[in-house]
Amino acid sequence: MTEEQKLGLRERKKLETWRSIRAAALRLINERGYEAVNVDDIAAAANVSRSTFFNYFATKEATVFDPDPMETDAWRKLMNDRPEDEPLWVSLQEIQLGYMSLLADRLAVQKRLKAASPALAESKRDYSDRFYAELREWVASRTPPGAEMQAALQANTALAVLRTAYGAWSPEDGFERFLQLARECFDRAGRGLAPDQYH
Amino acid sequence: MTEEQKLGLRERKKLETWRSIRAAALRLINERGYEAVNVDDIAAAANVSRSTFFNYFATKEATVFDPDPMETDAWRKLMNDRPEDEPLWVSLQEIQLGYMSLLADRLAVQKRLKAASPALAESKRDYSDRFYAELREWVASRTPPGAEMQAALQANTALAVLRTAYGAWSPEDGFERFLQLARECFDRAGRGLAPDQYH
DNA sequence: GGCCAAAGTTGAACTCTGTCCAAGTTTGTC
DNA sequence: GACAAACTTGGACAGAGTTCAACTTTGGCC
Repeated sequence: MTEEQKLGLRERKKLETWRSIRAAALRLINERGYEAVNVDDIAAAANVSRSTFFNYFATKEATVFDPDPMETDAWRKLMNDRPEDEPLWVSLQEIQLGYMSLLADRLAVQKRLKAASPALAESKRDYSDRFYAELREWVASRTPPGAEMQAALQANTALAVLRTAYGAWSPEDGFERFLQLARECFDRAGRGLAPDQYH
Repeated sequence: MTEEQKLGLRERKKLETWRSIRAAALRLINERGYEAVNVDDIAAAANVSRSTFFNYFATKEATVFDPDPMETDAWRKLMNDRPEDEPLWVSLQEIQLGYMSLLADRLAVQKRLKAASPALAESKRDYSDRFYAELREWVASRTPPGAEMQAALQANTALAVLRTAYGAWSPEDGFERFLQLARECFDRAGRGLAPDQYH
C-alpha cells in the first residue's frame, strides 16, 4: 500500500485537485510560454475557479516550482535516514543527491521552461525552495550551540555546489551526467577552494 | 573633481532624480513598512509621476535593492584592480570584502528593513543582485575555456560564504564584526569543508 | 439512510503592480 | 533661436493576488 492510499477520500481529492492544477499549468506553459498564460487560463483548464487556484498555489510561479505534496514525505525520509554521527558535509551531499534523484524527471522540464520564459529566467525561485527551507531546519536541529555559523556555511556551500552543477548541466545530457558534475563539485569544495600556496 | 562632477547637466539631473526617488522610498518604507507604501506614494513624495518612477526603477522592490549608479563605477574599479595572475579565490575574497566596505552603511539599513517587512523577507532579492551579475561576468572573462564549471564553483561558493556571514551578523555589532565573520568563512571554505577523515 | 459540522469551492469586487503609448516639456547643439 | 534627442507625464489597461460571504461536498455519527 502506497503512502497515497493511506489518505482519506478528502485528502486524496485534494491531492488530485493539486495535481490537475499543476498539470494544466505545466501543459499550458509548455505550449504557449509562461507569460502568455494567465491564472484564469490555468484555472479554467483545470476545471476549477480562480479562487480555488489560489487555495492551492500562492502565486502563478508556484505552479512551476512547488513540490508535489508527496515529495515532501520523501525528502523528510532522506533527512531522517542520516545517521546522527555522520559528518554534516557528507550528510548534506547524500541528502541533496538523493533529493535530486527524486526530481530527476522534473529537473529537465523545469530547466527548459526556465530557459524559454523571460519571467521565469529572471526569477530567483527554484525547483527546491521548500526543500532548502526544510534542509536548513534539519541542519539547525543537528547543530550544537555555538557552531551555527559553521553549520550554515556548510549548508550554504552545499547549495552553491549543487547550483553550480545544475548551471553547468544541459538537460540533454541526461540525469547521470548531472550527478557526476555534482559529485565533482562536492569533491572540490570539500577539499577546499583556496589555491595551493595558501594551504 | 569627483566622478559625479564629470557628468553633464543632463546626467547630473538624472542622478538627482534617481536619488530623490530612492530617498523618498526608503523614508516612507522606514516609517510605515514596505507593504504599507505603494508606488504612488513614493512617486508623490519624490515629486515625480508614476511613469517616471518606473523609468528609474523596474519594480518597487528595486528601490530597496538597486545600487546607486555611482556604486557601479566603484565596484568595476575593484574588479579591474585585481592583478591578472592572482588566484581566483583570492580575488573573489578581495573584491567582495571591498564591495561590502563600500556598502557598509546601507547594509545595516537593509537588513533591518528586510527583517521588518514580510514581503521583503520573503523576497530573494539582494543588496547585491546587480553586483553579482557583473561579478559573474568578470569571473567568466578570467576563465580559460574548459574551466567554466570550476570558476562558477568558486564564484558561487564565494557568494555562499558572504551570505553566511551576512546571515550570522547582527547590524548592532557594527561593520568590523561583519568583516571578521566573512574572513572566517572565507578561510574555512578555502581550506575545505569535508571532515578530516576525507582529506 | 439522514443529519450535521467542518472542509472545500465559488464568484464578485477590490487594490496594487507593472506596461503601453501618445502628447508635452526640457536639454544640449549648431 | 531652431532643432533633435532625451526625459516626463497622464491615462488607460491587463494581470496578480486578497477578501469575503454564500454555497456545496464530505465524513462521522446516530
